Amino acid sequence: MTAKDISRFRDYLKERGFKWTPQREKILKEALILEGHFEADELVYRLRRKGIRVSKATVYRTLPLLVKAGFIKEVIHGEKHLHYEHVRGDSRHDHLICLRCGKIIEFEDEAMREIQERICRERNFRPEKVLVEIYGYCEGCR
Amino acid sequence: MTAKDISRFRDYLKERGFKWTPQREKILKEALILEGHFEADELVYRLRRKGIRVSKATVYRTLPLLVKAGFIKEVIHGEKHLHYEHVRGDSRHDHLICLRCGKIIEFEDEAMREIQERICRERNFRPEKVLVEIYGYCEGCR
DNA sequence: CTCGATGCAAAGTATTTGCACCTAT
DNA sequence: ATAGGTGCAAATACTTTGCATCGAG
Repeated sequence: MTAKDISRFRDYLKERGFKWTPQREKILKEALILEGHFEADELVYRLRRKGIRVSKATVYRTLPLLVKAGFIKEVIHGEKHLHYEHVRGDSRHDHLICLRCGKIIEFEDEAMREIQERICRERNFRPEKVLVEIYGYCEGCR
Repeated sequence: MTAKDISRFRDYLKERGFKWTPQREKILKEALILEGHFEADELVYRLRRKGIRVSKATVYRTLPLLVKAGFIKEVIHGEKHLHYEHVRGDSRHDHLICLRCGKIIEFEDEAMREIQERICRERNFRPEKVLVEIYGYCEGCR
């Protein structure tokens, strides 16, 4: 799986004249391994803990590439910094975010998706990215 | 209308031992006058253009107060900085945001609201704030 | 008079950029 | 060889904070 991802990324880069570098490979691998959400900084620390030294600048420069290549996507905008998450083939999900314990509950809802499409269609708007985040209190915290 | 808002803010402050100051009055007034969305910085400039000098720090300290008091709310999280908008009694609307021209189109959809409620109910989640933002290209830019 | 509020400048955060050096192609 | 990539440190952009001073109650 990762091997396939790696060659996909390599191809993606080659196609547009970008280069395949060890740093980019490390960043991609780590981003794919990570479960759930992560931030740029976190990725740097994780790599560093594994003894892999990649500069923050490079991570900040690589994450947008991974987004464009479709490996990860930006999520959770309510915080001061961006969060990313691994794009899994299966689901287009959104998030419930607990304001007390920070837990993030994912959900997927077909009906909501249809409504979003209708709203865009009615306004001649071509959606590129939809952000749905519900902040509140989870079962244990309410 | 503004007079009523002002006394409501004054009461809100008094109730919790905060003080009513000219700066807070100016900031409240300007935030209410503003149509559409604004950022902290913008508010400072607008006041300054009117010859009203309020420090950035004070604005940054006052906006959260206005949010808690229910006069304005935070919107548009996709950008690096927070945007606020005047809470109008009538509508609970969301936004379509054009990635090219930056235009913000508001929409309101009852069906979507109901689905959100159902999603929360199903998960025993008590929603406090719902964020729906659709990024894409508007009629003129697609 | 007292405690919260203000203004300023300094300190934080998160992210971006300039530049000299490096390396994949 | 050469364009693109990397690391570093400095720069940026937005926001917060410490502190001396001010002023509302």
